[in-house]
Order: sequence, then structure tokens, then C-alpha cells
Amino acid sequence: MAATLDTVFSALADPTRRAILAMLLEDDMAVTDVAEPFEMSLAAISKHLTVLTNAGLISQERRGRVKWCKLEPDALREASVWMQGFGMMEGLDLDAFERFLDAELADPSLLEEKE
Amino acid sequence: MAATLDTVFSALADPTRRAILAMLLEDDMAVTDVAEPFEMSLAAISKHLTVLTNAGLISQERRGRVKWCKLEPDALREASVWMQGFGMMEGLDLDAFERFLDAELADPSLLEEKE
DNA sequence: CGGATTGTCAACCGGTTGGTTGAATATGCG
DNA sequence: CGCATATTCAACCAACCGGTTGACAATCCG
Repeated sequence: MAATLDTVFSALADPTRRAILAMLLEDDMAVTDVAEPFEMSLAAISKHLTVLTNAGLISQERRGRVKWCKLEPDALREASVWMQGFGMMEGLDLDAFERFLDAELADPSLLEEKE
Repeated sequence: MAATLDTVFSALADPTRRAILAMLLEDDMAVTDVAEPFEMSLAAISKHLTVLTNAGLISQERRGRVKWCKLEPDALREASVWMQGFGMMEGLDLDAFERFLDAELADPSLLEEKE
């Protein structure tokens, strides 16, 4: 699917879909389990999941009766890069971010609150 | 204006609006000048500008007849932080990332190459 | 004043979105 | 086989979106 900035951003514009993404951050889930916490029909959730799939933000793999949903965070990269063009991440180039990741992983106390 | 993730992301979901933001990256502009390169009515652009204003992504200040549009890149921060929670933050807590952002913005030299 | 420029408002229109319901389609299990 | 489970499909609906046009308001200028 062509995951354009349009499809990605508009997929992210719905709170239900963002909540679904957050849930999938924890673990892969079946459609029914994704739907469980929401007060809307399963069919509605199914639609949200196809929107997310078309945006490339998740992938769905059928295994037996169950269709598993998996987060595909790479789809956020293009959008993230686009946003970085706008100043608010002044100086926060990806290299710096990688170094931050390394540092954090090596020594999580590095960025502790310093008061 | 309450600039929620909803309003920000849905504002960004339209290519015309993203193009407008990119133009404003260069310089502040009057409404008519913003509209000039687009093949649509001034009224349509005016609507897009109110959407961007409601999302907090731009501000508009009237000076005489002319209304100047100014980019407000800070509005992207919340959305950006939300997005960074996915994928690149594997195994990291968001609080640390936000502290990182603050520190980075306060002192960009913090993460200079250390070789 | 009177005319040109700048921008918004209001009404309208077709297409999309986010939800519903009920039927349909697989698949697994006893 | 026959039933329960898992998920989608199809039709429908109200609401919203992105665009149009024409009228309107405000400001500058000769």
C-alpha cells in the first residue's frame, strides 16, 4: 500500500486509532482483543484497522481463525522526518538521536531529573 | 485554542496545508500571497488557514488591511513526542525522552559528537 | 468621497468518514 | 457434520470536509 503523508497523518488524526497503536506497542493482538476495550462495534474497529493497514502503520496476518495485528513503526519515519523540518527539533538530527538512544540504553540514569 | 493531537494531525493530513506550512517556513506571509501559488479560491485558502490556526500550527496577526501568517512550530512538539514513542523508542520510557528534548533545546551542545 | 485591495462569511454541493446493523464467510472443535 | 468463534461485507446514516460562488466588511489611497 502506498503509505503517503496524507494517509499516515489522517490515520493518526483519530483518537481510537492512536489508542489502538498504543495498545499494539505492548504486544501483537487479535482483532477481537483490540476491540474489547472500546465501546463500539467490532465492525467499526475492523474498519479502523484497515485504515491503519492502508497507512502502513500496522500489518495483519491471518493465522487460523484469528487475524493478528502487528505494529509497523517504520511507517512513522517519513512523517517524523517531515515534521523535523519545522524547527521544533532544532539540532535534533537523527544522528544525535541515535547517540541519545545508545547513551540511554547504556546508562538510563544519564537523563535523570536534575534538581 | 485547544491544540489537541486530533486537530494537529488532521490539519497535517492535507497536502495543501502542509505546503502552506512549508511556505511559511521561509517567511511570514499575507493571506493573498499564501494563496497565490495554489489553483483554488482565496476563500478555500482562508479556510485552510483557520484550520491551521485552530491547530496552533500558525498564528495570524492583522496589520492594516493585511493579515500576516506566521509559523508556530512549537505546536508540532506534542505530536512529535507522541510519534517518537513508537519504534525508535523501543524499550525506552517517554519521560526520559521528554527530558532529553528539553535538555536538547536548552543546550544543543549537550549531544555533540564525543570522539 | 469613491474605488480598489484584502479577507471573511454564508449557502451550497458532492464525496468521505465514522459509526450502526444484519448477513455472510471462514475456521476450529466436539 | 453442526455449532461456536472470528472477522469482514454491504447497506445505510448523519456529520464533516474541501471546494465553489457571491455578497459583505474593512482598510488604504487618489
